[in-house]
Amino acid sequence: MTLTDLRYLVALARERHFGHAAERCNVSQPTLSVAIKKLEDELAVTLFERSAADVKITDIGARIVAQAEKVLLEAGQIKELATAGRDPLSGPLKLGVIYTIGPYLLPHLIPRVHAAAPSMPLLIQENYTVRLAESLKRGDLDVIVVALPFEEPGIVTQAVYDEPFRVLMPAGHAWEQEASISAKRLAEAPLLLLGAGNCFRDQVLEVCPLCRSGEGLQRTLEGSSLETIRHMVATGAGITVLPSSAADPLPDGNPLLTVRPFEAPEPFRRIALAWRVTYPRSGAIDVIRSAILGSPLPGVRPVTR
Amino acid sequence: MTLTDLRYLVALARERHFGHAAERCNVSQPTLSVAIKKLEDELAVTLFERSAADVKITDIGARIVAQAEKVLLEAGQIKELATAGRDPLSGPLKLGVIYTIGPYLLPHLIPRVHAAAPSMPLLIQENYTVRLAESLKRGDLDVIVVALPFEEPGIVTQAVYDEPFRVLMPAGHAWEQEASISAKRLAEAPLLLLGAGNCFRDQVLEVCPLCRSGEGLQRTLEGSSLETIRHMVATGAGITVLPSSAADPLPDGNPLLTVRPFEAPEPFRRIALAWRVTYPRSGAIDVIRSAILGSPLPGVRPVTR
DNA sequence: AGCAACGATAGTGATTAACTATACAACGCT
DNA sequence: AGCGTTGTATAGTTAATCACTATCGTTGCT
Repeated sequence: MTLTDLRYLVALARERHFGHAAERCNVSQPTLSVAIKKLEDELAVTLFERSAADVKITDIGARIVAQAEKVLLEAGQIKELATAGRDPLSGPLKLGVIYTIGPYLLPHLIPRVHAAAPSMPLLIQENYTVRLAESLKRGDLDVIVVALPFEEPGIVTQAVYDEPFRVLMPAGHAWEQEASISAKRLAEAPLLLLGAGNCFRDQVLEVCPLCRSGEGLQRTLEGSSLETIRHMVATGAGITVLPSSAADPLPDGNPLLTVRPFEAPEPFRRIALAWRVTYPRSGAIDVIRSAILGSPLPGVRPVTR
Repeated sequence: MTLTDLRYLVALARERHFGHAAERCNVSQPTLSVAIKKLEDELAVTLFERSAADVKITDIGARIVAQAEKVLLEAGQIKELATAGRDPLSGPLKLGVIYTIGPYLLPHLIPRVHAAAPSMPLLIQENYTVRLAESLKRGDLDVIVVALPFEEPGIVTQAVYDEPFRVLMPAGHAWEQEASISAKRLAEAPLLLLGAGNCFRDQVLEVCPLCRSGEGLQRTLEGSSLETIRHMVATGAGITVLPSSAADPLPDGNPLLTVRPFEAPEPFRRIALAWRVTYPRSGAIDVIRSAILGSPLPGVRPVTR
């Protein structure tokens, strides 16, 4: 029993004439005859009473035809679903973002994605890189925004932008006089850092290896966020390092904080999109990338590669 | 897209492993791989993300799988319907009976059919032979009980029993003294007859050709029934001829009527079943035939042919 | 009786669906 | 880092199926 057979069946039930039904199905009359006979054999019931005068459907035949129509209707729905789902920009996209990007990127990203793909709602999760990676591989997320390096089997990454680091200090700090800060000198100051698990913490420590050993000068704030650290810096608890997207908007109207760039070579992080190699909605990813690059993130440099 | 493809699809969705799904479908892994790919091409959507680690279903894939399950469920119902309808003794049987048999046969027939085939309710129609024939050919009836001769294209008949005719007269009638009546003498008496269209009327006139011409002696009662005629005979309005099944039960406890057989050769009618050659429920016909022969119809002789 | 209409059957070719064997990709392990 | 393992895709072949044309058989009609 195939869907084609069922189509022949309902056509014959409607036409009550093998020739006409065959014509309507764009097949020859013998084709339809054989198909109906095969169906009858398979079901072991007589569906039609054939005679020269006309074709009569049996009681059981009528019931089976009604059911066949239901099957064909439901089968048609599959094509409808496929057509509706063909657009990569339709249906929700599960997006993951690391903590040190989310608050600065998402307010710009969300309206831009909505404008570009109105029928693609974003389901957003903020988390650590490792958690995002797990969710991505498991299929709980479709695309994630992380900092490089990020190497995972089965995952492809695409760099989107580079973002320089900035030094954030309380207004009136001694370094305020300098136009740029050398990375080495971070070890001299009480440096406020995010807790373990935040990739940005590791990247900062990489910038200033001395900070790792120069204990006492550095304070790790477990379970905290860049925003919390920013407030602590404002109260004079120490200095910190922020990505430009978080640091550069600050001084405007915030008299308690001062931002300074690093001396060249400026340390930076490279932000990338990552998704499963097998993920089929590449169009959706393009939209995300464009929306990120279209967001006003101060200091960032697009990676054109 | 075939039902087989859909079965492969839901199997893969359940197993999330091409090999296992193939095994469950009793096909090879490449068969399943190719079928899924073909489906994806046809629908122009990616249903699964394949990777070495595992097989993930896409959003659209999950929706389509759900729909495919619905289709398969409905398709399964077709087989259920066929199985249920395979029994020729299940489902209603549309039975037609001529007026001159119905009242005498049906009270016996109905309980016997119900006992032999409890799930085959009888939908009964009484009518003239010609009307029954039309309905039978049109499919409004499945089987009819008529008197022979009955020849119709596309209709087969099977004789069931012969039924002798009887003379019915009021008690005290002159012929009461005789053991049997000669058919010729019917023309002498006021003969009450059914209206045109009743085959039994024609058969009686055939028994006694003189009655046709010997006008005045005969009265046609349009729109009447044998039962009405019986009552008229009881009131002395004339005599009549009845089939034995209608006549023989009468004298018991009816002092107003007398029944006499005809002289040999006894005139009789042959009662038969008729159905479309194409009618598939021969088992149902057998049940009807057996039930008729099992009914206590006085005077009838089964036709064993 | 012959004809016309219609469905069934026979025979043939093309498509498809299944198989086995094997290639290819990705991951994990020593 | 190479190698084995696991898992899916591909190649090539065979068998089954589907649909065609041609024709037959039946039935009802003129």
